[in-house]
Amino acid sequence: MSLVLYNTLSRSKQLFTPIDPQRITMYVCGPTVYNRVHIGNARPAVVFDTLFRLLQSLYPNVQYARNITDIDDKIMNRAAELDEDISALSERYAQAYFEDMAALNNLEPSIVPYATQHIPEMINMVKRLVDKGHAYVAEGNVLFAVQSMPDYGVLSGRSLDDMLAGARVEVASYKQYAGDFVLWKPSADHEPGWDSPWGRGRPGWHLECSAMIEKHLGETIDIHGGGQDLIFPHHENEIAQSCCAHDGKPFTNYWLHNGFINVEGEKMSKSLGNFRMVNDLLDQYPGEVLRYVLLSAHYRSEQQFSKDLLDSAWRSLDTLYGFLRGQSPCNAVINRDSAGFKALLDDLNSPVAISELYRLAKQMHAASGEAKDALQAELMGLAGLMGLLHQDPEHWFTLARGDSDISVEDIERLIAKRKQAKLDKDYAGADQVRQDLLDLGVVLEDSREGTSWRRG
RNA sequence: GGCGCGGUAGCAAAGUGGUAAUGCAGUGGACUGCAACUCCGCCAUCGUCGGUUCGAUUCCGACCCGCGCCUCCA
Repeated sequence: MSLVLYNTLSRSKQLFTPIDPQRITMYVCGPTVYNRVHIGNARPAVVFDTLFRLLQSLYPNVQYARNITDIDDKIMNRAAELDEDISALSERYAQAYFEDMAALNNLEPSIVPYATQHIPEMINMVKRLVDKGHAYVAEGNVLFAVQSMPDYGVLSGRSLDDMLAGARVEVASYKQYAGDFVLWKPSADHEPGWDSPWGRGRPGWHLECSAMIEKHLGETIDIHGGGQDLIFPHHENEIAQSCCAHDGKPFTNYWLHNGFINVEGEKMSKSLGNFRMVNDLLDQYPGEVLRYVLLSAHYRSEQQFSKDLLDSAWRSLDTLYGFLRGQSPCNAVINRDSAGFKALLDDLNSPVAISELYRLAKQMHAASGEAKDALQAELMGLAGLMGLLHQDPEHWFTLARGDSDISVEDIERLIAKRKQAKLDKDYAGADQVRQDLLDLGVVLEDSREGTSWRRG
């Protein structure tokens, strides 16, 4: 029973060895709350939620922090656009984010720190960096001097010169070195700001994570996750800030990064206008369908996303819930020797774990008595680690699909009518009722016990 | 220019030095009054060209194609 994780730092899979098995620490970069989130934002949340569940099955205490960035130029711009108060806007979207994440059956992280509630900690960290000679003040800005850190670039595998060679952003004149980044920047009177030793201002983009990790999780943490695009500069800069503030002490032992999502074969981007917002998708699909899709590919792979995929994922879940239909609820049991559990231990191989769900479900279906109950418990244990199959099966099949809006009462009334037609040997009439229901998105299934139905 | 990733059946997606999981779709059969569900079966030689090897989809090299990052970005 050993967890193996792919560490971006070493570019290889490594056996996970916690700093303290009694307290696992994991941090994942959360959203900047200036808008609703899209499916790409949901991927790390689902992936690392699954890792959180897995870690909780292995260790007694897992501290998982996922932040809310509620101060940022994007938020300020958006607030100006909408003529809305900045804090009201960020709180509104933070709540929307929590709703979306809950709909995807993500557990609440142990800690949800807000950037604006950690300004003193951030200022304190900047002070230390200035005192230690890793940062300097220029025109009201405090900048991190990347040349003061020999290891800068270790995560992304770039040298300073390489980075500057391809830089496509104009270098601010006050920077001592083009690669230096902002820790603290001045705020104009109309902009939000906090008093600091360098005047009224606000934190730079990278600072908050370092400060909040230090406060809530410690100077060195086990796992840090996020999207691949955050490797540089965000995570590189977090390393620089934290290591230099802590006199070179390691910051994160295992860096995990999830891949991107393509929509209908193209990158999801603002310019293509093909963002898939989570709440829009939730209008048409159960959150579990989105979650199933997100876990059907390995987290480090680029993933294809399309309407067809959502539809087929829904049918895939129908198959699993179909096996569970008629089974009494049971207590989930995690079988630590099972292929599914081992797959998850192997760098979170959720596609293989999902395939094991089918194997277990079919085995359960074929079994009886205690063996059947045991298989059901194992199935639910594995599904639970991935946050799947948590709904009542009967309820699952009543979930509205597409534009079908026939009521449960009407469905049952028609089923009764068909039953009578069958008793009268009026098969044409019975078939007509069944076809009418099918046209309304309701599928009938006859069995010895009678007729059951599902929307599909 | 620098760094990195990927190309597996209609779609999606694992995986392995010894002829390729799983799901959806399709298809043949059983079951059924007919269906649906379920069950049994079928459905790929892994981008191209070389090399290493008894043997490569899996290792190495070249090439083609697609993609990401290089201080907004999951």
